[in-house]
Amino acid sequence: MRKKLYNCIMPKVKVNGKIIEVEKGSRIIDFVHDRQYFAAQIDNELRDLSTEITQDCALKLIDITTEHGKRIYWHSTSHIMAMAVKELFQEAKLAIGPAIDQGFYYDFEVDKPFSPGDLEEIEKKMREIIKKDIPFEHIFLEKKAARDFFQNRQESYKIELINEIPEEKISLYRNGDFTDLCRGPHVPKTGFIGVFKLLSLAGAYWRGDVQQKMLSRIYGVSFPTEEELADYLEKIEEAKKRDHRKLGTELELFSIFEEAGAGMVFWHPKGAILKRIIEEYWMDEHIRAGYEIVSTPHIAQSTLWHRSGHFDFYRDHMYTLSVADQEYVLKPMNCPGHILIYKSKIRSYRELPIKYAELGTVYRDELSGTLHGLLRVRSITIDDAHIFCRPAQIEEELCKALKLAIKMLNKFGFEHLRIDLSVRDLNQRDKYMGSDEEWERAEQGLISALNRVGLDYTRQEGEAVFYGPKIDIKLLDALGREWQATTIQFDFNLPKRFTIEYMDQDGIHKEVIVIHRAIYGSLERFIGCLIEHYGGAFPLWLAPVQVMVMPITSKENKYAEQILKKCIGRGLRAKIDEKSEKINYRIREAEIKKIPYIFVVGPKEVEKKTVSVRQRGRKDLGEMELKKAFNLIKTEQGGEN
RNA sequence: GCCGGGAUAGCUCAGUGGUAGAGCAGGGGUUUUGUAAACCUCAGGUCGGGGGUUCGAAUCCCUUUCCCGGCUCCA
Repeated sequence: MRKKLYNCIMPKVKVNGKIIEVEKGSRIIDFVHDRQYFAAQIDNELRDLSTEITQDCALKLIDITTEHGKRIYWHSTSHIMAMAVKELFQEAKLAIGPAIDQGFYYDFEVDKPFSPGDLEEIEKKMREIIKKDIPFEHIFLEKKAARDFFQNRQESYKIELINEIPEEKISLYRNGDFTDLCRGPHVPKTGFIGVFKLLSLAGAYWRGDVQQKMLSRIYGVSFPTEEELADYLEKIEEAKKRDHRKLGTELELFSIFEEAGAGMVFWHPKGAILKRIIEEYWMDEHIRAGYEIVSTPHIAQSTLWHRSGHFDFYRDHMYTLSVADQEYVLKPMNCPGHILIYKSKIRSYRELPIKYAELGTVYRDELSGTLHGLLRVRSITIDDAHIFCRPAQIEEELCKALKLAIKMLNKFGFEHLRIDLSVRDLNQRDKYMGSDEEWERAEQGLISALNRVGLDYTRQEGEAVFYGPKIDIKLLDALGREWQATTIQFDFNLPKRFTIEYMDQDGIHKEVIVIHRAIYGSLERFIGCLIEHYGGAFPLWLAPVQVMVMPITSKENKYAEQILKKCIGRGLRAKIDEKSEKINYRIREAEIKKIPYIFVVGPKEVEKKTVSVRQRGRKDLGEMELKKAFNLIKTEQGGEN
């Protein structure tokens, strides 16, 4: 009786803020007909639209505009792609197919990797599947049944995944004959996917493990409308215009020559001056912050690298050479050099902290497939420093280092920083050097420094290197890919290997704390990110050429040369363009080269002893006295000149 | 290193078995120009390197270097 009464109650459902009454047991899709919504969130849980409503609840309908929405949409598209692949290539084995930040991928094991031609076939098949509007059915199987199911289909990767699922009920999704292991949720039917594009092919190891089989990965992206897809593709095209490799050539900043070898950067004058400015700023900040500048050789005897342990754990990346029958190593890191300087005499606790800094160029034999313009090279200028301190100084030093890093990154306009705290995997303690006490103290130090500086960070379990925990700060390139710049790392390895000590107040030799830290990370990578960050339009203080002086006709050349001289005397990086091209042509050229200021001088200016100033992005600012132009430049943000 | 795709003039690209092309950039000339492209003209490439197939190769095959997108690695 009571049950019956209960059955009559119409659950009240708050849908995106509006309350409606629905029949008990009805599915969300029964009362939500707007096709832009394809999933729902009930009490913070993402659900399919086939979810039955049995009681009062609040639900938020999900569309493509939210992060969750994108993920669901793309994940569903990846299922459709996998379905298409299975129809075209029966022997393909399914691995995994998640949504990612900008789309989705699916990994398959196939005898012959896919070719670009295959993608067209797959796209065609996908369009058919979408047109058929096949429902996504959520089904559950007992673990054993699920295993048998995939065993019958010879989907060994799925079985491997099932074996790692703790729950007994295994969640799967079915579209017609295609069934995939999946937590969901999904769009209700394949027809909910509007337009999509398969973007690229790649090899990918199963579980990212080099020892495992290489799978074929297909990347793609999807959107409700053609416009959104076109927008997305256009955004990528726009981003490619900021590619530092493209701008590096256009702005004559650097080259990498096939003849010289991969990963070796040759800085042209404009790039070299940019690098120099960045180095000078670094030098200035470091000397102010109590660092002492050191300089160490590029090669050292291999015995040093045996002692440091690099021969044991970094051999694959090292270039060795023989010099007068001795084996030498082209330095892959600066640390041993700095340690030798530290160890050159007995150190008192009074001297600590000692902070040695060096813009040291190191050489690493990086895997050829990983090289990427300036962002991954083999000759790497690291803005390296080693902080030697007492345990009691750890937190203070970390704080200072972090503050310095943030200050310097902000100076270059990097505001939104992705910060990671990498700690050890507690289940694999034997993988790491150092005692529990050392690890805990270091980790605490890193955390409290992060808190004191007020930084948000992500804790990365098991991402620490074997010799200590670390903080990393990542920069983004034009396409949103992350590149590690700043790193602050503890080292529990080198102090022991080199017995680096200090004489403490109590007259006892104690092991010193060693913290490695780099702010730019590598000058090459940093400049690569910087070029993309500014799209080549560097702020005044970084611009390789700050002012271009342009006489309108050759009659003004003499006056223009005087102006140029005054600019240079003023410390500005200025050039003159006396080509007999029209002024429009030369202005266009200077704009393309992204020069911040153009001083145009014609008969008027000669007569009135003025210049006409054109500022990048703001066009003609009109005629003014040179003094006023200099003041204008001086007041421009970051323009110390 | 692995998987896929590439490499043609300084740059961007066209050219799929029959005498290597365009635009921009560069040199010379004309033009003396007022805030994003004046005009004429010239030069420039053993088609990334090496080997092979062919009467004949930029084009087909092999190999190697380098580049691009990923995987992996990492600053």
